[in-house]
Amino acid sequence: MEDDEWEPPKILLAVDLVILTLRETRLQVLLVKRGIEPYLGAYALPGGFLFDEHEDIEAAARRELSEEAGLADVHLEELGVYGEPGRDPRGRVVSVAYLAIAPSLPEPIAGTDAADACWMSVEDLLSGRVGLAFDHHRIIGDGIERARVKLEHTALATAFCGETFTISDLQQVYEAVWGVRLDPRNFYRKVKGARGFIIPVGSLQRPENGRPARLFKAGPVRVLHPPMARSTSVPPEAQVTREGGVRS
Amino acid sequence: MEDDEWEPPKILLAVDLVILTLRETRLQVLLVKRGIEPYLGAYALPGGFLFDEHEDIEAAARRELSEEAGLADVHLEELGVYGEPGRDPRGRVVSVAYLAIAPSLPEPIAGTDAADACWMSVEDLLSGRVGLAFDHHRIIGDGIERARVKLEHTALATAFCGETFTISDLQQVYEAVWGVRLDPRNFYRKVKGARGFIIPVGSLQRPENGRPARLFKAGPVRVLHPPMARSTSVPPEAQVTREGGVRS
DNA sequence: GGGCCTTCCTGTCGATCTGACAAAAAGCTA
DNA sequence: TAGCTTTTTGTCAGATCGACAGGAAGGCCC
Repeated sequence: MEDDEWEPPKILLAVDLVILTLRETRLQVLLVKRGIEPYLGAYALPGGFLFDEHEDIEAAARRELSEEAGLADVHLEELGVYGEPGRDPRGRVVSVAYLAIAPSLPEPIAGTDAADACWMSVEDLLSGRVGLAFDHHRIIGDGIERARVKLEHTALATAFCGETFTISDLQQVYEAVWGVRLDPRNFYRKVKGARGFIIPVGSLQRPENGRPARLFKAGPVRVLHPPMARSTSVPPEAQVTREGGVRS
Repeated sequence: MEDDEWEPPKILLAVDLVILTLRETRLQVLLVKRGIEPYLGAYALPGGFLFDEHEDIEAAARRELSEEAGLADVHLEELGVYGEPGRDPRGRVVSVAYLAIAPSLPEPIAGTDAADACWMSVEDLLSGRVGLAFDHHRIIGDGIERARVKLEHTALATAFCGETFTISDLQQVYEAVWGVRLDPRNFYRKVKGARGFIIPVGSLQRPENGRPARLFKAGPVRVLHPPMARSTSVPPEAQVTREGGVRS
């Protein structure tokens, strides 16, 4: 700590967003096709640099959330910092990654200024090599892992649903994020046993197929007790592979 | 995203360290007395700016860990980003906070270039108002909360212990971090039941008082199953207040 | 050595929680 | 009304948890 002439470096700060949602029972992440170098034409996470020296970091994340995905009032939490030297060929860029959870809404992607935004299945992304820009593949992996863990201990799953939802809707969230199939009877009992997790609203849901389901809304509790333990064993069908089918 | 003349801002990047350890059954955090403005003379977390534009952020954290606390090879994980405009009166500074866990070693603080480093009890810090520089009070709170949660689900507790330890040592970690008293019999059963958490080494420990205790070392498992549930109820003595005494 | 202290370790019991089922309830379609 | 679907309520055995009893293994003092 000499007082001489040393000056600490100033560095470019960016935000990147891992926006997860459920579409047709599949977990999907929002990607945008890059319109500038580097990685021109490659898919990347939505994000960008701080606007000016006075913009708050989370405010920048919400701004990008609105600009690039047309989303507001969704769950948003910090995921981590990605700042290895060399991760951006333009020079030193430190990126703060955020995890956002969006409910499956009627209109898929509205108000995106870059029309090159699209939802991509997390399954395809993690297994089949889809080349992404920068270290965004790793960021997405970390984001999904975060979501998986938080589904166990917190009420995060309700962020995937709309204002009201059925217990089956909630089960689809758990199945998609964890990539497993769950027993509906036990899931039902467990969810209702977690105090403060969900609150019944009076009404029922349009039964497209079977018995009408009761509707619930998110409860006040953030930490689940007892937790939704991710069990080691799964029903005969085992892991979910693709398609909701599983017609044995 | 105009291509005009706009240039993203460059910002000062710092690291701050929440270094936790156990000293005489109490959870303590390392603080240093500031030698420069702002907050001259106030206690603050160890930390500092990146050395140059090419230093990795975690490397900077390890450098500070070594320089200011004389520690190496301790558990270190990212805690979060603290970057609100205005948190540093000098201008915009974004700080990446890290959580470090140090075992209770023989020599308390060695090799600190700032001799103004000292351990402070977390209890005193969180309850009695001890003014800290910047937003470091909040960072410490977040660090302790992180430690509390991770003690439940991961093998983080072993990071507070040395190479080998007894189950009682481990229990002291849980009691100090959670601020509760635990039943030794149930704790023993639970720890031994968590598969891969601890591995017995053959020997016993010098019994200063009672029956010699078996020694263990940390196991390979990072995620505990079953977890060490933080129960709602506690033995009659209730919360730990101060002092190991509890002589009724 | 014999009490008596301490702490460590093993075990027991009832309450709670979990996973694997059965079966009833409540809609739709034919 | 029969048959199909999905939701909801149970049942039952096994795992786990908190509260506690009691034996094991040292040291200390007489």
